[in-house]
Amino acid sequence: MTRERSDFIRDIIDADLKAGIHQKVATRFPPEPNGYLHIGHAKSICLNFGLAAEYQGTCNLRYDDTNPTKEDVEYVDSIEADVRWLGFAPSAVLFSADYFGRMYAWAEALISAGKAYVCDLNDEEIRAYRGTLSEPGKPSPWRDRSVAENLDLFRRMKAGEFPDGARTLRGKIDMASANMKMRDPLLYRIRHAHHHRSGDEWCIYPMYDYAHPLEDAIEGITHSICTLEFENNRDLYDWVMEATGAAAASGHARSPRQYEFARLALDYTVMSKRKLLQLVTGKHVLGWDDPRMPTIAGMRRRGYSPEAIRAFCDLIGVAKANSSVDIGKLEYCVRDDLNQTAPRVLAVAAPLPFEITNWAELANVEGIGSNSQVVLDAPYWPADVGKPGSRNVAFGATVLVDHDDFQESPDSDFLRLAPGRTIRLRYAYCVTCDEVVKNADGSIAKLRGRVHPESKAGGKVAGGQKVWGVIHWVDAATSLPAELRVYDRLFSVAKPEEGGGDFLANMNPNSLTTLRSARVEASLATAAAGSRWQFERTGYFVVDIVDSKANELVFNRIIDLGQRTTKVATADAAAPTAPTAPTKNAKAATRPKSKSPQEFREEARKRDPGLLAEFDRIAALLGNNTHDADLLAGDTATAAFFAACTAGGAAPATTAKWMINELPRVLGDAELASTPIDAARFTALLQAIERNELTASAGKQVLAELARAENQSTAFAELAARFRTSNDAGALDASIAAVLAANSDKVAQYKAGKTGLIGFFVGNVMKANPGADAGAVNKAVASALAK
RNA sequence: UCGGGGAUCGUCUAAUGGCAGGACAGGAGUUUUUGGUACUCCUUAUCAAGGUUCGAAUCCUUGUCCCCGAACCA
Repeated sequence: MTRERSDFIRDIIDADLKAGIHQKVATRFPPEPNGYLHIGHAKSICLNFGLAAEYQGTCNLRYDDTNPTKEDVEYVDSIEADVRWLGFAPSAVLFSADYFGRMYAWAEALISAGKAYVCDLNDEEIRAYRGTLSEPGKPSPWRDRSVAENLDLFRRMKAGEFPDGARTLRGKIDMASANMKMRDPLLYRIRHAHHHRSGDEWCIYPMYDYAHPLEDAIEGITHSICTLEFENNRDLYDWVMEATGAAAASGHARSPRQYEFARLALDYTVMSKRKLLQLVTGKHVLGWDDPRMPTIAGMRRRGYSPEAIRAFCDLIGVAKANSSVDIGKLEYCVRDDLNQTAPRVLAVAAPLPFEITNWAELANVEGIGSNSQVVLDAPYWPADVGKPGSRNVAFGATVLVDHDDFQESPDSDFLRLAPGRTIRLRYAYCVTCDEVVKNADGSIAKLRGRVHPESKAGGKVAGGQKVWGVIHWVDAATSLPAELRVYDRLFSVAKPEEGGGDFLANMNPNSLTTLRSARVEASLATAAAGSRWQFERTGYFVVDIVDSKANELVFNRIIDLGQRTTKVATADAAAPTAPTAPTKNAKAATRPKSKSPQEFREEARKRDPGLLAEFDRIAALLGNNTHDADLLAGDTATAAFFAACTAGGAAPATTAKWMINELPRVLGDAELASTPIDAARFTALLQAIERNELTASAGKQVLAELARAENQSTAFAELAARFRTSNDAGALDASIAAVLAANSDKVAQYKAGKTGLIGFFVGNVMKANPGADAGAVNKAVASALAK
């Protein structure tokens, strides 16, 4: 499959598919219906549904509604609407609540298997028994109840005999686990509450950590993708999967696996549901769909298209590093989309009348009455977009231009209207400003000037005078009044949540500007709610889907055109995005310091005199290299392995080097004992290297082969023969020549100075000659290239 | 008894020991009846120090910094 994107999730799926672990991909998007979806959810939606589409798999929309006290049907409805609006069709729309029966049955099975128990501790006691990050917990006094008693109690919990909080069902795992999530986690709690879907059928509800893996298992999810903060929950996810056998019981050959990616953070906004809710309930915004909100509903009303949002999600990628995306990337995607999809029309935000003094002359030329307007044909699209379509615009004796397009004493970089200047009115005529009429207070009331009839539709001005530019306008008589709502960022700082203060204090007081005296061209009278337009030179606007009416037009500004208007403005934009001082996380500061691996090894030797003696012996053997000795004598298995290799005849220095640098690489997270590599084969490898039968790079490849379980039976000698050092200079030269010939473009680049390419050539030669000495190849390639 | 993750241009993200690539932002220019678009060119990065290797962003060691975890939330 060819695809333009690559990320670690897709890599995992590719590998799973290739290895035959899965034949199909099944994902899910599992929101809790306790709020509106936001752009962060869009990232997850695009990932999960996008994966399903790319791999011809499925993606369910599943409501993770296991907590009746926080959830609501209003949210359920909005979530599905938002997902569909974004352009995705769920393979199925499902509810965790519908699985409560099966989850309950598995809980009873867990109890019967001695893997879960009913605990009578209250919440405070549970917390106390759980221990802390650096101290183990202690077992609940109720941990060893009999299966019969647990079953009885659990059934009575379900039957409603106990009040909220009286008892819980807990997994019997390990109160001393380093992972707090595994210290006998709560599986069920009592909640006498009405559930938006299951009503009053249940008074015990499963916890996320118990419910989620079961939901995935029931639905046959293959890749359960969530955000980074659930990394600690993965062990528990796997425990539930294993302990219940839910996947197999649901008819699925493989258990789902959980993978975590970094959630989206965006500059100049907040993304937590709690804070978003706070904005809504505190009336800091007009609602969940306020166009300034980062919610899907807000962006929809703002005029962002689903395509733009999906493009943004593609643009930012998927990775495991916490990051905060520049809001400019979203704005880029929105503009990029709108440029191709929004027809151009004329609108004036702050009208300034321009009276045409020679209107009679124009009327005569155009052959119309002095009280009517010239009708001009204006294309909806610029030539570079190249789409068909146009509309009529009227041009009368008075036109309205934008206040911003006139300066009485123009700045040096101001390219628009000023007294005495001639300018083109878009799609119409050139006009010259002859007179500025002022109000009593000195403000500008209107402009007066001449139109140049011969300049219609691109014609030159007869006098040959300079035309300063092109500005937008509307006809005074036929244009329509409209309200323009201009939005800016909701927060005035890039990271409103940082700094420890109240994030609300960072709100931008000017995030909404309402322009009530705007005028738009008459053709917009019939513009559909939600339709998007470019008001030329002003920005992109959408007809508000809530407030706009036929004779009371309301437009939301989607985004400006991104014009770098003046030098001053650019300097402003480039100005310090306030180097945000790395704020100290109070929580992190209270975290206890953990031991380094080095300290662990040292302590191991303190406990074990035998290991300490080994350390001294190895250090002496390596010429008092205590650094290496520390690594080799940090645990008994490693020390024994080293001892066995050297006793078997391998040189201590070589053994140390390979054990320290190369062995961990092929081992990965696995323990030495659990791999097919034993001391005998490793020793044989080291000796072959010492005898120059294997080069260093060949040795590494042999080691990698050795580490693969399926090669357990492969004789070392066979591998060694495959990679044996060869000194066939003739073959090598031919191989080098072939590589250079096949990459003549790179050879040219190399000769032009891109010397880093040497590695590319050597790598290719090495692939063809596994036994060659890379050092020699390097020299040979260099000299071949020098010719 | 602390454990689990992470760190690559200003920003986001590629490069599974072999060319540090792309996009956004920024700069310069060309085109343009939008100070838009398009096109061309340019600037800019592997957290630090050691080690292994012919060759390290990638493997090893030590350190630094950041995030997550002790809800009957998800």
